[in-house]
Amino acid sequence: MSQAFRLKQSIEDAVMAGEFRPGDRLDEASLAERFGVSRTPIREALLQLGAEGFIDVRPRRGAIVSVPSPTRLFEMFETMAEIESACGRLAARRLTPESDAAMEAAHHACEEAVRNADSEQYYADNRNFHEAIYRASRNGFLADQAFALHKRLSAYRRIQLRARNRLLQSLQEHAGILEAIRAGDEQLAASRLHSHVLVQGERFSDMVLGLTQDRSVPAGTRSGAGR
Amino acid sequence: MSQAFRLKQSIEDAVMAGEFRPGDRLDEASLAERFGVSRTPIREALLQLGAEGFIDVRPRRGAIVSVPSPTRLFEMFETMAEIESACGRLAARRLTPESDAAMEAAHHACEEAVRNADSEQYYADNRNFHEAIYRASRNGFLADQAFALHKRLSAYRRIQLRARNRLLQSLQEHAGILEAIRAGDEQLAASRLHSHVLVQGERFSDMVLGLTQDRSVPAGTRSGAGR
DNA sequence: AATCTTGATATTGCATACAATCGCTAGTGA
DNA sequence: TCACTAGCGATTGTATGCAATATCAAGATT
Repeated sequence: MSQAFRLKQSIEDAVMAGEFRPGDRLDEASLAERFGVSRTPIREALLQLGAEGFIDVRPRRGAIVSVPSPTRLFEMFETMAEIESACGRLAARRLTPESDAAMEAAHHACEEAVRNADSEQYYADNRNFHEAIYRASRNGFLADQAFALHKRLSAYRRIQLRARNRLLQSLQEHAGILEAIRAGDEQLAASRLHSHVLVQGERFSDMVLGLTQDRSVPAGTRSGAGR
Repeated sequence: MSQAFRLKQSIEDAVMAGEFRPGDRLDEASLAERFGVSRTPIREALLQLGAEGFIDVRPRRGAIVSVPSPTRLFEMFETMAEIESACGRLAARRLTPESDAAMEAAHHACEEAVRNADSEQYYADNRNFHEAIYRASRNGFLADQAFALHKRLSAYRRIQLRARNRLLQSLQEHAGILEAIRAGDEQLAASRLHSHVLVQGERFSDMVLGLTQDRSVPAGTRSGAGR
């Protein structure tokens, strides 16, 4: 596989691991040195990450880890809520034994993590649970979109899950979602997923708003993201 | 602005104009010659387009205009339907006089195009109408996602709109959608938009299926798209 | 006859070199 | 003291060259 692709993964991982924090500059020379390659594949990786919205590449001004405004972040969570509820609706409509088993297994893993109060493990299992729902939609393209957005938001979601109490509540919501999907109740599955996701976004946004004191809420931000 | 960005636009335009057809090879050397630049910015443009899902860049095997399978195409239309109905739902909830006026204006333009039986004009006005709805959602991120997907599907939509009868029907559906949004009826707006979009997808898929005789419908295609 | 192998050719991937632009600092003037 | 300008250093953008690999065709082998 090409270096550019490997680098793309590595840089993405580094960003998601919090090694580069939002606003940090990703300068080509130091990345090149760090990974022992020339600037060329680094540039290629950065441009791809930029096209996917993970980072901001500003012409002639270098790339930075994108810093979504609180408003933008809320918009992203709201969009995630819409996409996830679409997945849930389709999953309820098209449930197969395989999908069912996959969601069931992921849910059990989440239960286990909660029993152990292992929030880091829950973070991983939670992801699997949601991905199982995406796949259960039996729409590969929609699932891909959901994966991508989930990944973009995971940094923010992780912080949210640290709140102890939230773990149990999240698990209970999962149970409700699973129940609705199994019952074939599209509406209920959609609405439960919607609030499950949106609540996280709202809580997180509240947190951010509280921290930054930024209540300006500019309407049409358009930080070179999803294009 | 950097050449790579300009080239990205140019290549995208060329693809959308049908100059390069699905499956065509986009080889770096000839593109470089055509645009009078070196291969470097061409590569950068191609990689970005690849990350956005417009083309397929296969390591060591060059880039081709992506050829979504009929199944994939249907999945894309279904996803578009879900996203658009989300926009409609939010638009109904958050309607402002400005958004209303914008949709109204776009709708009138569509009417005019239908009166003149100008399908090429309708194609453009239709796009504006839909984009007005995206914006009316007052969720900039969701709107961006909708723009991007709309753009990716426009080639296929255009063919669809050639069908004469479809123009008038489309316009009538628009009227119904607008009415529902204005009434603040989220459910109705969402469901009308959903079928408006999905019907196009179904018709198109039928057409493609009829043409290609490909009824295999592979389930998990995952053509390096939305990641 | 069909398949596999082998080699030549073309194309991609990466490194390096150079050009262009941006940001920063120091110096000048008000 | 502050604002503004000019020049320098640093960083990005593009071109070119070389290495690596895929593709294709022709020949060998079964």
